[in-house]
Amino acid sequence: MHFSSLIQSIKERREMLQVTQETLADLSGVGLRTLKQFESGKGNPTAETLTKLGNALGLELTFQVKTTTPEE
Amino acid sequence: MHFSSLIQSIKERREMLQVTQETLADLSGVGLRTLKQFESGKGNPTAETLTKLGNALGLELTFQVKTTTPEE
DNA sequence: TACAAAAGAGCCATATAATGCACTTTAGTA
DNA sequence: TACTAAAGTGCATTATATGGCTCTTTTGTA
Repeated sequence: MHFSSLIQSIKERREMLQVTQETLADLSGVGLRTLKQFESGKGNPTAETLTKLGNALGLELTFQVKTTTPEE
Repeated sequence: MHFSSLIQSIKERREMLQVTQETLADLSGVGLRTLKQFESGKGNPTAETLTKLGNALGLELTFQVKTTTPEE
């Protein structure tokens, strides 16, 4: 199973803020190895890891209702 | 670390659809033990587990930008 | 209250996530 | 092209998530 959309969110946000993986690892408290693995699509991170990364970047991990036909 | 908001999303959605933990476990392919642990706030599920549960319930795991002052 | 279904918890084995360290690869730049 | 910072990978260890089985607790209802 891949999590491209989650990965992209983190990656885009991190790059937008011009933060290196190393800095994000420090800021978030997640191991650098773990972050590298996640961003390169290798991992299956835990909710805690995702939450920590999100917190450091101002992102919140949520469940959104899937809508086939966009509301509005 | 607790994930009350994620837990609530799953729990509410499951109950709204009147699906038992056992059925959801079957539908999602997640072990019953794992689901029970998650819903009772004990676990630290992996992205895969969360995604499987979400899929079965029509929920998508996403990162949302945290806004202190709602954009609108 | 008695019963049954659903939910929660203990125990345990297996799989794998997290992490550090060292090394390789890639990308940007003088 | 040579150099450097950032990103990606292999390996090994430790911690823990998963999931089955069984038992207990909770909840809803006749």
